[in-house]
Amino acid sequence: MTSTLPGSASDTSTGAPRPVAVPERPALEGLEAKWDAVWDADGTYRFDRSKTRAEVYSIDTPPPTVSGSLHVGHVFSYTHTDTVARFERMRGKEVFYPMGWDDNGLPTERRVQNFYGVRCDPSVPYDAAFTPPERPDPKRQLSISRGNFIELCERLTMEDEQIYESLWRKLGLSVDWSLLYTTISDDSRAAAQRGFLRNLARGEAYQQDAPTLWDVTFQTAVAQAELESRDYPGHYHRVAFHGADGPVSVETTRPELIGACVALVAHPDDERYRDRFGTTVRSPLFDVELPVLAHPAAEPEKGAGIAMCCTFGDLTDVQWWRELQLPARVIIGRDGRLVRDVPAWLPTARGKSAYESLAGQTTFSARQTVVALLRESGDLDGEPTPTQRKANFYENGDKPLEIVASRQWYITNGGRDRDLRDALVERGNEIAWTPEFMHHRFTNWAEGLNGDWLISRQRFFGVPIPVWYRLDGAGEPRYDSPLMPDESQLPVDPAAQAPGGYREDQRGQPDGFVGDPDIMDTWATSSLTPHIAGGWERDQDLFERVFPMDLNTHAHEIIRTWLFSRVVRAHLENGTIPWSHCLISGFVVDPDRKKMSKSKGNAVVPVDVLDRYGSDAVRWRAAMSRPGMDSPFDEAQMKVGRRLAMKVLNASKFVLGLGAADGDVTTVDRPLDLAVLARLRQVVAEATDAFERLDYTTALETTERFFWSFCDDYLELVKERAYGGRDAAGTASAHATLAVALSVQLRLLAPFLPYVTEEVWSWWQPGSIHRSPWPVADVDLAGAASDPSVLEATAAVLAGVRGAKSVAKVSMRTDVVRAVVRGPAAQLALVERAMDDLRAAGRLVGEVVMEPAGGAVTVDAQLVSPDG
RNA sequence: GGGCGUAUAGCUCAGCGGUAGAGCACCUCCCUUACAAGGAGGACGUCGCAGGUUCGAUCCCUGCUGCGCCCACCA
Repeated sequence: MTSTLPGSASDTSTGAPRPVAVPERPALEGLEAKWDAVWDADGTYRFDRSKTRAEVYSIDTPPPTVSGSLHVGHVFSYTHTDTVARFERMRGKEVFYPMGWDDNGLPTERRVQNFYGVRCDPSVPYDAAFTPPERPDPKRQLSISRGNFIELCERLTMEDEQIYESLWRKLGLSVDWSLLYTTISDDSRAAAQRGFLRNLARGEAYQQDAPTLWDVTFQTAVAQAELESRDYPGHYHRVAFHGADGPVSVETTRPELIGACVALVAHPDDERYRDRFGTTVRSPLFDVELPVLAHPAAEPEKGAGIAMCCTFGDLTDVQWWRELQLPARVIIGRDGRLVRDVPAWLPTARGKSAYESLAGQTTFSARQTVVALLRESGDLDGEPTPTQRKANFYENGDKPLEIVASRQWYITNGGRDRDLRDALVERGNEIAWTPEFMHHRFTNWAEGLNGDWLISRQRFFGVPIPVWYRLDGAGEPRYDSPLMPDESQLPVDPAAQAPGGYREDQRGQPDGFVGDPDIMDTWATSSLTPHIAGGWERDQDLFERVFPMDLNTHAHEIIRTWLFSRVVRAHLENGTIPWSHCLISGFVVDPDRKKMSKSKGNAVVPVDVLDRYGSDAVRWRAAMSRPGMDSPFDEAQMKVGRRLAMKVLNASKFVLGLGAADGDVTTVDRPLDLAVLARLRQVVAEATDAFERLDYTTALETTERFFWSFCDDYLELVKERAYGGRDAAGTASAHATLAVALSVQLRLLAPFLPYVTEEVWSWWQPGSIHRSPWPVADVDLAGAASDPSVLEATAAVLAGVRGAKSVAKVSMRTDVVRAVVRGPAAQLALVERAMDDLRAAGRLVGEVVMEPAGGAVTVDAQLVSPDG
């Protein structure tokens, strides 16, 4: 009987020789385009939705923000996911691997503004004939209607998404492109709105008129998860407030807020101010009487130990405002400028006049104006002293955030509810984290939340909050009982559609209705990617086959946003974790270990790298960076990957050229061949085990190490025998070994080098290597009982022979007329078993003497005959 | 200030309670019937510092230091 390779699809009934077509000069160039087209046409990665949940391996992969370009860090992290996807597919799972584009939200709006030089103004009417300016002027943005703005967003994102898809295809991600979703699509809008309405129905979504962090450039609220604290230069100003017992000095970095001051606050135990508590002081310039109050959040060591409490300088001000029941004195508008109208609380003409000189100024200008006024009035004590302080910024913004009271929507996330927070932390404990220490980031974040999740944004391109409000007889909105659409109507646009029971002409009329003007933050949509991609409530049959998912992969910077928010949504909606495993990638950093970014000008354009080294090479480099570990970008490393890919082509060509395309594994009988198969068996076991732990790097390293020794040692040792001629049984043993070893190694490398392995596979095997079985069964057949050390022992002697020739500076083809091999007897015994192969490879034409000795194996080689 | 990671060859990184490893770079050699974008060989280290545990520590424990990241503070 003929035993063929279980991994191959050859016809076992006939045992007919496999047709082999090896190119004369195999090359890496062009493999990406060639195989991407074939995979697409053949549906190689298409998801078979008839499979049950147990048969499916489902993956939630980040929908990249469509705001310009992908960087090398993306390439690495998505490659990590793809290696696991390919492994699971080969080991028999039906892999659900969709891709999405996150194309709504502020980054997209910002890109559209800059790209076309426009700005959305909802008061401008729609212009059907509008065309964007030929030459955008970023300094003078053209005001256009909401409708025109959204059209531009859609147009630009479509172009960007084409570029994204072509990059991912070139990289060789094995996604099923028929499952592509976008976060602005109708399905995503419907899912986001449905999720929100269900949160609302369960009391998990609510609105509140309260101070919130506010970006004055984009004029929208932002969430805690989107904050970034940055160094921000400022000055301490020592400013005098006047009381009956004399002046009190405070240190402030924000003197422009003196007019918004509602109290001075010091620690209750602070002796310096004990006598002042309960008294009042008068603010400089503005003459407002302010209470001096005690609160434990005041820190005696900071500044003068007594702080201005303003509306609102920071979050401590908000706390004091709440807990001490202070009035609100708003002077900072939503545009970041001081409000135009003179505040009613200023009691004196002097104060009113001082304010008039500030009205309408930015906080930055107002600060300078106030300092000048304080100098004049003598209330500035000394000169401002420079300080470097930290300020909160919106991560995509460039001005410090203000705190503005406004009506906003929130979703509970444990920030105000101990039980929910504990439940979410517990969800984190249910997830398997790779690497494990990334679990800390999740727990840390959940336990450090100081409020619920603010999801409403005062922006334009996004998913509308799907509610309306009744207007009372005076035309004022009734916020306490929003009108909601039926789920079957979703998605809805409250700005364009009337709620049930109302006509469009009642919009804005007394006793009519008004739509909620806000949109949801993009994370409120992308927190539902397992639901959106999985067909939640749209295709429930599919959803049940893929959810909860198996794997979530991305880099560590979005643990607090994307990862955490998905856990929140799945917990609230489904009572489960969204996936069982999280694989967290590190960053690609520049050679100085700094994070790459476009603004620093140190970012590398991925498509250039793919073009220069080939996708397999770049994927190899990506796979060499372990989960969670930052990795410096180094082009020299790409060359190493490229060399491996080339080696796969050349070694395969050689093996197949020897006529070793097929073989009967049961005929393998030579000790060296058996050793190779026995060692390979261990390699398969280690690589499989590593992949099961999501340790793709070890899977690759183990395979690669073997592959190089296979090429450098085994191929050299077996070459002569494989050529055939004398010993038919020995040749058959070699051919069968080469065939199975090549087949197995190609499959072990396929998750990393999908292009070269597919190319070689196509020379001699039917079908795609990426749908062939992971090679566990193959190596179980052969070599199981043999000693794998024959390979290394023989290779060590061969290395000794080569060393002797290298030192003698002669060609490796030089004959060895006499060799003395010294080493441990057990080692020598192993070498004896492969002596014929060793003689051929080392050109040991004469006597070979084995001398048992201690220590490592050494070889003395006599290179020319004494008489020659 | 809290947390996490990391420190091994010039570089990138494995490793591990028992004689320090790989790749790159470097040096020397070889046009060998798969591969010159190749092959063979060589050189390269107080395993961050200080204590402790142990027969023995690069590895385990404690402390410190450097680097990086996350979070908090931001009067």
